[in-house]
Parts: sequence; C-alpha cells; structure tokens
Amino acid sequence: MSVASPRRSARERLLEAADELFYAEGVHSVGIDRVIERAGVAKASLYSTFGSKDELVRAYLRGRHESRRARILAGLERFTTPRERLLGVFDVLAERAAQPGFRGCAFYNASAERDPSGVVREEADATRAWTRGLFADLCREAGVPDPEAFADRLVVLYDGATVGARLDPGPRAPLAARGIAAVMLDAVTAGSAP
Amino acid sequence: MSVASPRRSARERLLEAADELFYAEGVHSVGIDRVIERAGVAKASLYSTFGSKDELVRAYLRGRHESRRARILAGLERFTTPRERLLGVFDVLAERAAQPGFRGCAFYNASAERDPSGVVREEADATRAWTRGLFADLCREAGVPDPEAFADRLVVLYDGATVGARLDPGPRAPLAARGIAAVMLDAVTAGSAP
DNA sequence: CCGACACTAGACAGACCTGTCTGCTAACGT
DNA sequence: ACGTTAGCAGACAGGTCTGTCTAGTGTCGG
Repeated sequence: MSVASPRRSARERLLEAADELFYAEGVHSVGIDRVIERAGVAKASLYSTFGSKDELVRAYLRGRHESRRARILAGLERFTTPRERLLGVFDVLAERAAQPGFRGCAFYNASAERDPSGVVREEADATRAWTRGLFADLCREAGVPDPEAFADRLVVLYDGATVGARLDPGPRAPLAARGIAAVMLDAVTAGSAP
Repeated sequence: MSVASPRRSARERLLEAADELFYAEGVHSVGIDRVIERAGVAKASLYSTFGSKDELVRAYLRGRHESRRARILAGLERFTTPRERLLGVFDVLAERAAQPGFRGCAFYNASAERDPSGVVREEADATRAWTRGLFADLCREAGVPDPEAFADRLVVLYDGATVGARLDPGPRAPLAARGIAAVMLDAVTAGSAP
C-alpha cells in the first residue's frame, strides 16, 4: 500500500552496496559513510548487523566467493569433455574479463593493503584453496597424472590471467593462459592416452 | 666534527623510508607522518622536495622499477645460453620470493586501491612494458618464432608467479612458472632447431 | 493496547589524513 | 660579512575515518 514495495532487509542492501563500492574502489578507500548512504541504511543498523567494518568486509568477500563459485560451475556445464571442462575455467574467466567493470581478483585487491585483523587473509586463503581443489578435480577427470602438481601450475596460469586482465584490460591474458594450459595438457597426456 | 657523519640528503632518506613503509604496508595505509618520522625529516622538507604525496609515490615506484631492472639484469649475467637466460628471469624471481619481506609486485599492490591521479597506473604501465620488452628480447635471442606473442605468454606466467608467491609465500609458484615456461619453450623451438 | 523489534536520523568522540605556514639553525659560496 | 639554500620543529586548518550513543518511528504478534 505504501510507496515502496516490501523493501529488502538492511543486511541485503548493505551487502549489495558494499559489494559494488568495495570492488570498484577498494576495501580501504571506501568508508562506512558511503556504504550506508548507497544502501539507504542508518549507521546504527550496519553496526548492529555486522558489528564492525571488518566483518562487513568478510561478508563482502564471502559473497564474492560464492558468486564466483556459482558462475564458474554454471559456466562449465556447457562443456562436455574433461579437457574442455578444464580449459573452460579459462574461458569463463575470459568472458568475465571482457565485461566492463572487471577489476581483477577481489581477494588480491583487498589483501594488497594492510590487513591487521587477518580477515582478508583468511577469506583469500579459503577461496584459493577452493580454486586449487577445483583444478585438481578437473585434472583427475581428465586423467592427468599427478593432478595435484598440475593443479598448482594451473593456479599459476589462473593468477597470471587475472592479473593480466586487471592491468591490461580485456580477455587477452585469460586466452593466453588458456593456450598455455592446452599445451601443457597435451604435453602431459600425450603419453598416457595416445 | 659534529656527532653525525655527513648525512644523506633529505630526499634520499625520504625515499628509503617511503620504500620500506609503502612496500610493507601499502601506499594508501601509510601516512606522511610515518614516512617523515622514519626518515627523520621535517614535513616541510618533504613538501618542498616532492610537492605532494602523489609525487612521493611516483618516486617510490620509479625506484622500485629501477632496482628491479638492475636486479634482473645482474641476475641474468650468470646464465650463458639464450634458453637459460630466458628461464633465468623466473629463477631470479624465485630467489626474491624466497626472501623474507617479499610482498609481491609493488605496482600491482599500489594499483589495487583507488588511484584518482593516475600516477600508479602510469608507472605500472611503464614497468610492465619494460618486462614485456625484456621477454621479447630474450625470445629473439633464443630464436623463438613470433617472439612478441611468446612474450605475452611469459608475462602471464610471470604475473602468476608473482601473485602466487605473494598469497602462498615461498618460491613454489615462480618455480612452477619456470617449469611451464620450459615446456612452452621446448614446444615452440622443437621444430625450428632439432 | 502493548511491548518487542527493526530501523532511521544525526550528533558526537577521538583519531588520523594531507597540506600550509611560521620561525629557527647551520653550512657555504662570494 | 652576507645572502642563499637546505633543513628542522611543530602548530594549524579542514577534512575523513570508525564506532557509539540518543532519540524517535513504524510495524506486528499477542
């Protein structure tokens, strides 16, 4: 009946505002005041919901991890062979890097500046462990010998692709990484299944 | 005659202090006051020498570029064959990543946060162009076909190695990158000089 | 009707930020 | 002897930061 349709909770609006601002301008550069202004929320609500800016940052990073996870898993569904699925991780990254507003890895960006509480470090470790595990699983599916070691190399490629797309915008670095991964994959599976 | 030996200039001490603090804690997190305190310099001297914090940041990044350049070129002198020299860039990075206090790429770290003046972007672009040019030269020496394209791939590996060593400390990522580069190099030079 | 709850608006404290300004000291070249 | 240059010490202005606190509003279950 009132003008506004049933408004989302303060928590949701805060998370959305934090996601946009923190990713675009950096966790450190964006103050609480700008987050609550964009969210249309009172400062007291932020502190009663999250307790501190650190915990808001943690929630922001967890949301980034979750949406990244969902995007990658959904993006891989279109591929069928194990080889395509493995290389598809780089295809998904290339698509994302081609979109406007891409600013690289939220976790690395956040951990580039001081992190006294260790919140950023914790969340960055968690998301990196997930990425590495994903690559290791895909390696196993693809029949790569020593999948853990190969996953380490793929993580290097993935990191390089992300940084490259951040500093030289566009999908070139992810596509270069995809090409390297393909050569590596051929080299390592050539003898095992000719 | 006085207690102090002929002291280095305010500029030198400021640059040294800025280098240590900015690299360890981030350009944004470290305030002017801490820089001048560590340098033992008056605030007015900083502003008469550099004009603004932005220009101090620029000088810091240029110093980083110069010392990195010198370190790499000196480190490559021990290698003789073109192949070893190309892969040696990753050896030098691995050595550096193994040292305590390594915190990744000063340029990427600085550009992760807001950069309204564009100073960081300018210096980051310059140093990345140098790196890419170095790789291209080494590719030409090694007789790699299409050295520019191969240099692009090596930059991806180099970026990935740097990020990996930052977030998972130690020389593992640079050594993995070296391994990948070796495989790529073999794949691309196999047909040209068997 | 009433009490619990979620929320808003905004003042405030105390710290820290960049940048400017005033005054002072000392070495050095001419 | 004197002006220039380099530098030191520190107050100050005006802004932003996180986090706390007071006070009021509206809604909903019982």
